[in-house]
Amino acid sequence: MARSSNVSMAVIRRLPRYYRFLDELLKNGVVRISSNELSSLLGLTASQIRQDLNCFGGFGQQGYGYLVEQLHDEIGKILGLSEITDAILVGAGNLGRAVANHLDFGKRGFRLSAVFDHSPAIIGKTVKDQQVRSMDELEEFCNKHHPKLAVLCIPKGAAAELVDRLKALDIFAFWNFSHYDIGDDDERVIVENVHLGDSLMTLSYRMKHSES
Amino acid sequence: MARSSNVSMAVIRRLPRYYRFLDELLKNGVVRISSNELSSLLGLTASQIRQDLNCFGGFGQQGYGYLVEQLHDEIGKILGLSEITDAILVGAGNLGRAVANHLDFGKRGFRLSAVFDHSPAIIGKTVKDQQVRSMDELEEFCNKHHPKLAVLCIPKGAAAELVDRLKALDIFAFWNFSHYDIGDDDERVIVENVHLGDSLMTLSYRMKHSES
DNA sequence: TAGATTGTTAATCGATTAACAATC
DNA sequence: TAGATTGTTAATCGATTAACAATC
Repeated sequence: MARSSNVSMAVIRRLPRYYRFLDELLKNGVVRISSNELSSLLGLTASQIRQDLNCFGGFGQQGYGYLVEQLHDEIGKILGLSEITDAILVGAGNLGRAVANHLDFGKRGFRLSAVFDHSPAIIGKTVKDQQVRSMDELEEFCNKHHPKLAVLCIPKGAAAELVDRLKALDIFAFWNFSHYDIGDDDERVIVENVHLGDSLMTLSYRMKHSES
Repeated sequence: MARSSNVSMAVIRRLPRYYRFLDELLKNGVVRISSNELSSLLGLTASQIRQDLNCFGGFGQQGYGYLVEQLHDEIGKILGLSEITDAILVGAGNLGRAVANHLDFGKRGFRLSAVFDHSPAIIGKTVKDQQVRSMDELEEFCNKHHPKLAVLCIPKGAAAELVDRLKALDIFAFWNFSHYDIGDDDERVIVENVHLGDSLMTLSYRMKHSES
């Protein structure tokens, strides 16, 4: 596998989509596929798909195409899905619980190893087979289990302080659902901001500017 | 305001973020801001900000900068946030309920006017002041109230069929949380795919390929 | 071998950044 | 007026697409 730093975010963001479609093809018993067939399925150009894949190595066979299962597994490996990493959820309100329940973390390279919340009304309840813990236990838990990702489902106002607290506990990766932008100033930090509000607003823009 | 078609998606996706930061500044009583100050706040270049804003008109004053309140309101107008459009939620499971409760639709250009679900266990319950309706009532409701956006919080398998059903009811805009890609083949359709699984996988990639 | 399709280089396109004249 | 900062044009950079030689 080629060295995978200096692969652009544009490419990285397409990988999960390739993976999903290959998974589907695999389930449907498709053995072989060409970049051209894939391209019409995905709505991309064949050129782009070949270009993207060749960031990581030559997975195809000239004159034949790609083996679906092999390509699927290679992309899974590139995404690091079988290298399971511990994650914690902070904030077990509506959204936090939904994220925990809705997604299969295990299939995506993570294990949800603890859930924390501030509110006495929620602490002790069960979310996805986890007893919700008090925020007071955060330090103890992290020092013992060393999770590497924090899923943040907390109010905007609490985010900045919490990020600092988590950094001190050696957590530098954040899946952030709060309406707060975790700063890019710190080189060590890896953030994926899921700004649902922003997403809805772009939809508003597009609907209200479309000719109809 | 300049004609706003042919504005690139890259620009559109930055607008809500500008809006959020301006909202914050406004709340903090900041009256005036230069593109340069904004740029360091947002982690962009001043050039890009000016370029972006000038897709829609000249909102600044040379030698002075931008008036925070005016710029905030202009971007809100561009995003169409005060032009309220009816939306329905289909799928009131964990995720659907969380989305309904978590987001203030009203501040983002929409009103959640009905919630639908398939499951008898959920129908009749209250979600965000709405009685959850049976899917059987979908046609009647839409023909009467003409909602323009559907928020889809349903399993992957049900998506394709549902999209067709909704199109027949004159709904062509979708905020899609299912792990299914709503096709771009139909020109009339406006989709915002929120693929949380994909988002988590890109995080996996980045964490597992970072030098540490 | 002939046909097909990849891997890869070159050309194009679009988006970002830099520069600067206009102007408040 | 002088200083500051925009609006806008030009230069750069990166990403996508096209083309084609390599090769299965």
